[in-house]
Amino acid sequence: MLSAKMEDYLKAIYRLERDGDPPISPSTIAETLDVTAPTVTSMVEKLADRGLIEREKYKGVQTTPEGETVALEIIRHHRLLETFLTEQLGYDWAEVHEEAEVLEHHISEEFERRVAAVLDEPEFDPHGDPIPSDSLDPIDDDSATALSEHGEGGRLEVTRVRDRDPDELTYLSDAGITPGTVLTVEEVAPIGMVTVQLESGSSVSLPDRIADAIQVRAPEAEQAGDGVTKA
Amino acid sequence: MLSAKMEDYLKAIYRLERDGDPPISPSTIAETLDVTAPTVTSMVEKLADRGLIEREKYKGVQTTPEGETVALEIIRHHRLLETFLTEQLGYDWAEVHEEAEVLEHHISEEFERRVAAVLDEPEFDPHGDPIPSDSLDPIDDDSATALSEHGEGGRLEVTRVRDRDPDELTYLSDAGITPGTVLTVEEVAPIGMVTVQLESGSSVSLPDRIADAIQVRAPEAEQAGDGVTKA
DNA sequence: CTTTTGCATTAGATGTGTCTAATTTGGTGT
DNA sequence: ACACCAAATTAGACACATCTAATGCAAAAG
Repeated sequence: MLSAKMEDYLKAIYRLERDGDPPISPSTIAETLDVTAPTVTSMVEKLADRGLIEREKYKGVQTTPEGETVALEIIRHHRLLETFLTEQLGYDWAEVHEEAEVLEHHISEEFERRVAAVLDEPEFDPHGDPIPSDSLDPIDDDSATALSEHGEGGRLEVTRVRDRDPDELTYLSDAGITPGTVLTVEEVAPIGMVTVQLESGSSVSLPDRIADAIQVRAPEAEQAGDGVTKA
Repeated sequence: MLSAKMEDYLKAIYRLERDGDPPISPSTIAETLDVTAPTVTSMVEKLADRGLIEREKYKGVQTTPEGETVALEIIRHHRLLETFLTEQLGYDWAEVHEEAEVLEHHISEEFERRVAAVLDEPEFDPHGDPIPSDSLDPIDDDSATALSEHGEGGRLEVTRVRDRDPDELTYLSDAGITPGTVLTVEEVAPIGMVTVQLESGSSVSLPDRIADAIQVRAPEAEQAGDGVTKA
């Protein structure tokens, strides 16, 4: 069995690989997990011993296929839990991250299966993040575009909000922006701010940092119901 | 914050106090938690330092009111989780103990509140164990009688099954015995066995060890619905 | 081609929870 | 009252995850 700590390292490395590119440096991992560099050195040694990462001294690390599977398993736990907490226990999307961050390490495979079944095998969590399938096939995060990349006038649907700050998430949902929201870019101000108009008619201004975190696509033909549908 | 381990010690001590009587000896704790005596010595030192137990060297330990509150909190988590797993996730009563044993240490107060709300503030778990209230008042387990204490002919209602072995629990529920079951003692054999007849007419024989674990009372006037109602 | 500098690693310590082996204690039996 | 025994404690070690301080490497700057 992997310790919760080792799972955290693996998950962090996997995510860093998805964003930047491998190999991932110890200092990046240290910053992400808020630990010191020597701590990272000793942990990556252990992960490498277990065959979960490839390590080249003084270079950095990279997940092996086996490590990727473990990372996907944890991410699946996390996102299923987030979905479960919102759908079944009435949590707000701003609150679920922290709770899932802890529980993801402690639920059994049986729990995972049953939650997935109760939720009808969901494909996306409340933030629009794709939930790895039961078979743990790598997810292709590919063709996502950020709201900040779009010019004025485009009609767009929010697919994903890559922000975990509870206050910011609450602000966004209060303003009417969640995955599924359809909006139009009203103004791109030169001071690092974007203003969008929602279908309700209301306008919302967002700093670039937030607009970078909001992923969008051209809206699909109107679809039935649930709002987090994608593809 | 208490570590999960310290919570386990506290819970074990609290339960041992409820069964036998205080003070609880280190050797009993060691056996319960499957650790060695020196490990217990060092842990009870820490618990005593934190004011959660009273300790007298070479005698044993006893929970303080504060320790009792913590123990009740963990037991509340455990039993709420067991109830939740059966009612909302379709677990069998035989499977819930292990899962709850882990998760009880990792859910937030928010999670506890929401689960309790979704379940409509349940008072008993699937085994018939009372769930400590939100205010964590000590529970009075008092006047429970075991099936094994009853002679032939009595009509009884099962209120609680104090057994955690999955195979045994599955056997019992398959045989039709769960909290709420009404039965009659058909025969008390001198070889350490009791045979009961269920309302369905079927007979079930049980060794004394199991009959000791089944708590019963005189059946209430017929009550609406749920079967785990008590007093 | 050397020096510098930033990052990574090694060395050594700490706290937690555990163990085995050695010692101490308190009660029991004679 | 004494010796013995069972149980508890102390002593010392280990694995894990972390830290600070010291050292070593490798790539960039001169």
